[in-house]
Parts: sequence; C-alpha cells; structure tokens
Amino acid sequence: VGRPTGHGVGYEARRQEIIDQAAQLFSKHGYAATGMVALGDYVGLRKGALYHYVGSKEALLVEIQDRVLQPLLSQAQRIVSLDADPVLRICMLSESLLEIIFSRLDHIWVYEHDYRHLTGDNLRRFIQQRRLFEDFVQRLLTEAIAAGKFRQLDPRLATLQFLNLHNHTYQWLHVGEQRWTPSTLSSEYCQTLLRGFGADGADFSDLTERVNELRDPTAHQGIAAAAG
Amino acid sequence: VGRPTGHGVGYEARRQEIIDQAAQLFSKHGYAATGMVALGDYVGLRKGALYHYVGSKEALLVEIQDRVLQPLLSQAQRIVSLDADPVLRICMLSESLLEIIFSRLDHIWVYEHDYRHLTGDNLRRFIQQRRLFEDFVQRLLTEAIAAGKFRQLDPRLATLQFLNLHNHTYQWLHVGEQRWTPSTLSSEYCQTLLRGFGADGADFSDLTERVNELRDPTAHQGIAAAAG
Amino acid sequence: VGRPTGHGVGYEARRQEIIDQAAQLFSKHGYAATGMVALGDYVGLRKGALYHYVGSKEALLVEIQDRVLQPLLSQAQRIVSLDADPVLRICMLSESLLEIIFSRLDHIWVYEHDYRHLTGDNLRRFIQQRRLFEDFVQRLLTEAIAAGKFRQLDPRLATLQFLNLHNHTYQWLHVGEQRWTPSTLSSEYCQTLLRGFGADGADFSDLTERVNELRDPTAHQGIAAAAG
Amino acid sequence: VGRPTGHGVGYEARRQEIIDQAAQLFSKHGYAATGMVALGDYVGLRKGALYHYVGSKEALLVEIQDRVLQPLLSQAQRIVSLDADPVLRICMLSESLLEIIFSRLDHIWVYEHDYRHLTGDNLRRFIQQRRLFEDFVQRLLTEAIAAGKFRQLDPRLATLQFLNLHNHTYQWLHVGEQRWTPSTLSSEYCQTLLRGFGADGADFSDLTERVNELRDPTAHQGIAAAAG
DNA sequence: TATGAATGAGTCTTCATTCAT
DNA sequence: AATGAATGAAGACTCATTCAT
Repeated sequence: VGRPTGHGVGYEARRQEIIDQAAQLFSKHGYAATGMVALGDYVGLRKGALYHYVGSKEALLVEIQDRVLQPLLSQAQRIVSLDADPVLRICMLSESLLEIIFSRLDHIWVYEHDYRHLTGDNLRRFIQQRRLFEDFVQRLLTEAIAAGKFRQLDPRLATLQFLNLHNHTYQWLHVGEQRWTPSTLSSEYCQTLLRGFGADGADFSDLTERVNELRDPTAHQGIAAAAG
Repeated sequence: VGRPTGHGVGYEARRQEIIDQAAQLFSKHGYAATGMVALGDYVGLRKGALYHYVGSKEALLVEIQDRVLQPLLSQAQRIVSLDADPVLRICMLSESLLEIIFSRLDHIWVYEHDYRHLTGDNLRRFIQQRRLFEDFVQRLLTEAIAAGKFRQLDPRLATLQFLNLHNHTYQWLHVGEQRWTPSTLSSEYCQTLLRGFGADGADFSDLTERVNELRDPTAHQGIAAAAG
Repeated sequence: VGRPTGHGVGYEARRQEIIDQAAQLFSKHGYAATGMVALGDYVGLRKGALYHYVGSKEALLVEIQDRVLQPLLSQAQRIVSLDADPVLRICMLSESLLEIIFSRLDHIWVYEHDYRHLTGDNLRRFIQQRRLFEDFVQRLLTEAIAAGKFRQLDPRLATLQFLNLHNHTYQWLHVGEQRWTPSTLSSEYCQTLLRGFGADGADFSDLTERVNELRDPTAHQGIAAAAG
Repeated sequence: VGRPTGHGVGYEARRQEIIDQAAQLFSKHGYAATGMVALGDYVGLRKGALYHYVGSKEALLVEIQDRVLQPLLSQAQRIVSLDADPVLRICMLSESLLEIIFSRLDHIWVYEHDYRHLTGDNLRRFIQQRRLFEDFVQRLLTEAIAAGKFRQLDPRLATLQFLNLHNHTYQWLHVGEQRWTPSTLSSEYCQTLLRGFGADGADFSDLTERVNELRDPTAHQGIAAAAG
C-alpha cells in the first residue's frame, strides 16, 4: 500500500505477520509484560531483526489498535449512513461489532486492555477515534428514541449499556468459539437491548430476518480487510 | 484477621494502607508497569521497607483480588440465600455489585485487568472463586426462568449478559462520579435486563421500591468491610 | 555536602571514587566509547549497582565537568579580583590553570573532549560557564593592554592565544609528569606570552618572584577541594 | 593513486565524497557516536552500499587522518628543506599549518579528537607520523636557537608551545570564519612566538613581507591536493 | 553497484528481590 | 521497623558488519 521504497517483496507480508503474532502475545501476557526478545523468539527472528519491521514496541501497539479501530469506524459509518429504520441499523451495528470481536479476539484484547500504554499523540488519537465510534452508536440510539421506538432513555446511558454488553464479550469468548457466531450472539444481545429499551407496545419480532437481508457481503472479512 | 504475632500495633493498619495505595497505582499504570520503587515513593517508604509489609509484588496483587472477591462472594451468597422473588434478588445482586464497583474503582480495575499476572495456585484460586460468583448469578437467573418470570433463555448466556453489563462499567466510571449512584445505575441496568429477559406480559414495575425495602444496612461498607 | 537523606556514611566517598574512576576511563577511551558495564567492572560494581551512585551516564559527565569548572571559576574569580598588576594576575591565572590541569589530567581530557555529548540544559550551562572563564581571562588581558603593558592587541585574539597555549597542554602531558611542574611550566608559558604581547620596552623580568609571593596557599588542592 | 582495478569511472570520486562527508559527520558528533546508518543517510546511500566504498568504519577514520597527515608532512618537509632563515621557515610552517586547519576544519576535528579510536597498526602508524611532523617543527626551532635568533630555550618545550598555539585553534574556529585568514592569524601567532622566543635585541619586523614572497603557490589547495 | 535482511554483541537503564545493619 | 547497598536478569533499542540477491 505504498511503503517507503527500499523494501523487498516479502517485507510487507512478513511485517503483517509480525503484528499478528505480536497481538497474540500481547493478548496472552499483556503488552507491558511482553518483551521484544520474547516476541522475537515467537516470530523466529532475533531481537535486532525485529526492528527492521517495526520502529518500536509502541508502534506495534499503534498498528494493532488501528487494525481494530479502522474496520470499526468504517463499518459504523457505513451502517449509520444507511437509509433504514434506526432500530434495524442498531442491530446491524451490533452484528458488525461482534464480527470484528470474533474475527480478531487477540487484537480486541490488546485494544481493550493496553491502550493506556500509548503515549502522547498516539494516545490522543486513540481516544478521539474511540469517541468517534461511540458517537455513531449514540446517534443511532438517539434516533430510535426520537422515533418513539425506544423509551425516553438517557441516550448516553443507553450507549454505555450497548457498549458494556458488546465490548465485554472478549473477556469470556474463546478462540474457535463453537457455541455462538457473531450473528447468533448479536441476535441474543439485540433481543435483550430492544426489549429492554423498547417503548411499551413496540414490536421488533421481525428484525432478525430484516438484518439478514441487509447484511454487508464484504463485512465477514472483518479486520483482515483493513490489515491487507 | 489473625496475622502472625510479633508485629506492633500500627502494623496491620499500615499494611492495609499500602495495599490500598498499591491498588491506586496499579489501576492507574497497570500492574506490570508499576515498580516497587514507585510504590515505595507513593506510600512514603523506601523500597526495602515495603517487604516488611508485603511478601512480594504478587502477594500485593493477591490481596487486592481478595478485597474484591470476598465482599463479592459474601454479598452474593447472602442475597442468593434470601427467601425472596428471584427477580428481586437479581436486582439486589446488581445493586450490590455496583456498590462494590463504585466504592473501589481502583481495586476493580486491577481485578479486571491484571488477574492474568497471577501465577500458579494464586491464579487457579482466583479463577475458581470468580466462577463461584458467576454461579451465584446463574443460579438466580435459572430460578427466574424456571419461575416463568423470564423467557426461555440459555441461562449461561443470560449470565454472561448480566456480567457484561455490570462488569464493564469500571471502564468508563470516574472516581467521584456525580451522575449516577450504585442505586440509580443498578435501577437502569435492571430495567434493561428485566424487560429484556422478561416473559411476555411480565410486569416488574414495582421492583425498585421492593429493593429499597430489602437493602442490607451493612452493604454500603463495600470492600472496606472485608479489608478491615 | 548535604546529600538527600537516606544514604549511608560511605556513600558519598564511594560516589566520589566512582566519578574519579569514570573520569579515568572516559579520558582513556572517550565518553561515547565507554560503556557502563566497563565502568562497573572497573570500579568493582555490577552494572545495576552503579545506578545507586549515579543517576545516569550523562550525570557522570556533568559531575566531571563541574569538578573542572568549579575550581577553574573560583580561582579565576579570586585572582581577577586581587588588587595587583594585571600582568601579575595573568601569571597567577596561568599557574592556577596549569595546577588544575596537572592535578586532574583525566578530568581535563573529558572536559576538553567530551563536553559535546552533554545535552539540553547541561550543555547550555557548560557553555555559559566556559564563557565565564574566558571572560575572566579576557578582562585581565584588556586591563594589561589599557595599562600600556601590552601592545595594542585584539583582546579576543589575545585571549584565544592564552587559552590555546594552556588548554592544549593536556594533549601531551603525562600522568606523573617529571619534567615540569605547574609552576615551572607556567613560568615558561608566561615568558612567551608576556614578551610576545608586551609593549616595546616593557620589562617583566621580576615577575616570577612576585608570583611566588602572592601564591594562594590553598590553591594546590586544585580540583580535590571542590570535589570534597 | 592506483586503486585496485575493477571499479567504474565514478567510483573513486564517489569514494572521496563519502570520506568527505564522513569527516563532516564525525567532526560534528564524534566518531564513536556516529553510526554507519547515519552516514549512509547523509551520503544518500543505504547502509550496505557504503561497504562497497569503505572497508570498515575504522578504514574511514584512517583515510581522514591521512588526509590531514599527508599534506602536513609534505608541506613541512618542503619548508624545512628550503634554503632560508629558520625563523622565516618557522613562519612559513605556521601559515601552512593554519591553511590546512582552515581549509578542512572537520578533518582536523577528527584528527585531533578521534585518533584514539584507531587500533593496532593504524594507531602505531598515526603516532609515528605525528611525531615526524613534530620533529620537523623541533628541527626548525633548534636551528633558530643555534643561530642565536632565539633565547636559550628547551627545544622540546618550544615545540610544544608552537603546537599548542596552532593545534588548539580548531576548537574555536568556525566554518566560514570571516575575521581571520590563515595568513593573518599566522601573522599574529608568529608575532607572539617570535617576540616570545626571540633573543634580546633580535628584530623580526620585516618578516611578514618575506613570508609573502616565499609563499608556495600550490599550498592553498591544502588537503584537497592529497585527497585527489 | 546497490540493497534489504539478518545477526549478535552491544547500548543505557530498570526490575523485583535479598540482606546486613 | 526501616533502609541502603547490592545483584543479576531483563527492559527497549542500536551497533557495525555480512551476504544473498
């Protein structure tokens, strides 16, 4: 994708591999507790060679965060902009979010746990982008309330509940989860939230099918799409 | 609670202070990234003196986890054992859980973030106790389903949703939060969950008052109760 | 001299020893090329223990510079302020300067060679203090010119010549020099400079004796005085 | 000067450029503190390519020293061999030396500062050649003393004073110096030295003109002559 | 001629912990 | 009860150099 000249053909691929494996290690032991030597061992490179691919340990962290944030934001933007019932779009956002969580559990671990080790501008940018995503969620919820689909909720608190429910999933989801898929889990979460938030008398019973109809055919690529 | 004798009068108090302040530091910078020297500076003790009070850095971590787990388990046990509507007890558990989160945000940070740095038996014991708490939650939810108050939910998934919603709160709650109290926030969470989980036609409108009546007069001490 | 509390009795002595030995090593191999491990080996301390005594490698460099600059400045100030013939004071300054060079040849090496590795404020302070010393020299030379003892020289260039002649001495002087003492070498340098700078007809033949009369009885302590 | 064949036409020119730029970098940051990568960046070549032109970092240092020593020695030899008043030849040597200092300040920095990083034979050869130059100076001074032009000086000490005065100049001379030229600065230095060293009653007042008459028309090329 | 990749020893510095005092 | 001194492993990162391409 236009790297600075002076790098061989395999470079970018190897680089992506390294970031991948760093995410695995960081998610398992924590960013602060994972050494560059350990990472080197893990990827099969001596300490010094690692620095051919990554400028610093923090740069690695930044890349991992970006691999989460970029699909998150692009999907959210796409969905929010759709011309459809806000409640429907909330469900789509839920599923999209869970798809990302399922597809790169290790990245999400790092995203949720270790963003505080970012420093300076990296941290500022992270927080700003994270807030951007939350704003997308809040916008949809506000629309649903305004449309009378939901009770008169505090939009901020509704947002936080939406995020709590989804974002905490990484804590118990296993790699290679069999019981649930993004789609089935999202369906459960949405049932809870829509009934929980719904105005008295509102009926969301046909929503699952309508989500299926509108599903983005490229969305299943999740993080991989942005990383490549 | 029965320390080995041979220590002066102020010893145990000082010790508790140190654990307290360790929780603050760990929650701010992360367990792995907080040094014993920094902790020493923070508590006003030279590095060496710290080891008179705490056996090791990990021992500190264990104590912090215990300060969360013990009130959590004792409250959960008490509430589960009450002779009351399961739905009511769910709400009580919710409020109790939030009370602990509010009262010791820093401990909760460490509890949620850094348990992975426990090793060996410490880790095993932690996981086992954590599961114990989850079982209490799951037991109540199962009862509510069996009693026909809730829809035919997968009890495990219902539990996970309950936990997601509550446990993720520490991520955005501020120290000295003004907008919500444990009680008001719990009320919001419960409205969402009960409507979300509730069987068609079930009515939980009088629940808030009934919770207030049954509230444990000692519960407000939260973690402090166990720490002393 | 009032170190932060919390250090044993031997601390300051050991610390001074370490700085001493660092100066030896730096002067032999250069600051940049001398590692902290090598220094540790030299002083008989493991790498880690070194940092009990010195905050950083640069701090070591700063201390060495100070051990040169402080006696340099205090002696210069003392001599410049004396109520005596400027020419006489120039000779006294010459001898004082050479005394410092003789007594701590290794420090001077570092002072002359490695000041450029100072960074930020350390560098700024160094340059400013160095200029201060040069100003003392220039003041005396200017006085001598104004008094008609010297030819109509450019004072700046006279200063530079004075400094060239003295400061470059460290390049060829050996530790344990036998051939010259500060006093005999200064006498030679001054003969060259006074005849070289002197106005036609000026006579400085009795100067050596007059220097001997005015010599500061504490000056022979050189750097050691400031370091203690 | 007869490089091994098998190199393209631009090779030697590029090679000389690289040595040039290395001298600039070394003089600015010090030999030990300048990396081959930094040098590569500076000359617009990747790290690996540098080694096509220079065998090693130390080889670079050797070449820089040679670029100082060779003109130094050849000029000194030429001047010493002239059939002229020793005092006159001393002045010519002074000017020649300053010409080299002025024309390649950066090379001189490296020459004066970093010769200690030479190892083995490189160091031995350097010291031997440096001594050779000093011997030329000492020979002239001895002649002047023997001829009764100078006082009864210790020839070694006279030499050291000559060298101190000239060699330390690089420490304060700026690139693009405006105030002085080699010729004017040499004139000042020589006035100081000749008056300083001169026998009572000796008169050197017409020396400057006589130097001008005898000046070597090729000398202004300085180091460049040897480098090409 | 040029370079990207790799290496392994090296850089300065911080770590948790022990122990004599 | 407290601490200063010491340790040795580990922290992130840079070094000069080699070599296949």
